[in-house]
Amino acid sequence: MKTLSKTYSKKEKLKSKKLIDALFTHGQSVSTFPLRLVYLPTDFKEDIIAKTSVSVSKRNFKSAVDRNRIKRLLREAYRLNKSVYFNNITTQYAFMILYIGKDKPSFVEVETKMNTLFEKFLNKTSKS
RNA sequence: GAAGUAAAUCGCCUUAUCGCUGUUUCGAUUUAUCGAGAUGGAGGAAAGUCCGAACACCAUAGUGCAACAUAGUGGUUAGCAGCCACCAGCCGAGAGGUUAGGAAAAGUGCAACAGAAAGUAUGUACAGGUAAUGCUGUAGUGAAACCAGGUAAACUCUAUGUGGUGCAAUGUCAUGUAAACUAACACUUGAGGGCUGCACGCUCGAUGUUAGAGGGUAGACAGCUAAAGUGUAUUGGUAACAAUGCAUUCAGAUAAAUGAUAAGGGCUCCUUGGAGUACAAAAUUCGGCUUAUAGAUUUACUUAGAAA
Repeated sequence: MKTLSKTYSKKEKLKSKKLIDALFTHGQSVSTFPLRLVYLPTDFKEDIIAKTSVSVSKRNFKSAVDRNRIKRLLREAYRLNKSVYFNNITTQYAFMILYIGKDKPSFVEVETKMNTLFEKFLNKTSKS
């Protein structure tokens, strides 16, 4: 298996509305405040491990600028660290990362939380 | 210089590493993907969605009523409720600011305080007059007292204008099994639907046969960015603006790109190190308006009082 690069291109984004609906109705979740990960094992035609999307509630952040900023931080933290998370995984997954906090975070906070979040996820999936 | 008035402009920068997205060139092959290079990638308000248009569809947009909008005069424009000039009212010492600035002799309504009373009222004092009576005058209140006036961001009247729905419009393609849709023919003369809030009017229309064809998949492509473009100069015009010449191509994403991190530098404030660096992110496209904005710059003009 080739090592994953630090890219996050169109293919790796979760886009289909159908899939997102399925994710929220059938998916399971783990959370580490202020993050929550919803996941569902899925089959893709493309040769990738995961399709991922991020979301920030409009209720907690009224300004579009703030929402954009947080989404970019989430994406960046995911992009830089996903090669670590997916080294030993063979199943394909759909992911949705939600930001459920109410304060604007810094990048370091997001990154450490993201790491603990995916550790939790790996523990949970390997047990079952 | 200080205080102010008006107009205009800018609204953080650089480097490194790792990324996102459009276009294009080259090279691979699995023929729609990958790799490499080049190059473009948020705003002055992109915002609110308040006006005006372009564009698309619905009867090429019908008639009447209702409803809504506008309101000094002239100009400007594709158009506007915008903008410019002038006049008038009001505010300011001034530079200037500001105004829903048509009509009160068509009618209805409303009116603080004062006052007996703002109209189906006539009190008090004095005077006059009568058979008798607010019958008449004066005083008093008030902006206004059977004589009218004020108010139309009150109804109303006048003049002018307005069809509806919005790019999730709309068109094409792929997939392709219906009772939904389309066309033709036949039969029903009318339940119901569409066109605007209502009425008229127009139109489709229950069933059967044949043919086409599809619900869903918020699939793909077009619409989608070269335009009432932008910059600049000259000419005309008090100005808004117009004409002409030259130069230039400047985001097109779609659960939605335009970034993240690190280092350094600007600028502002307190003091030797910190803090702050606003408001706010395209979503079919333009022209306006309104609102939010840390801070910085330029130009023109004014200065009564106070201080020097």
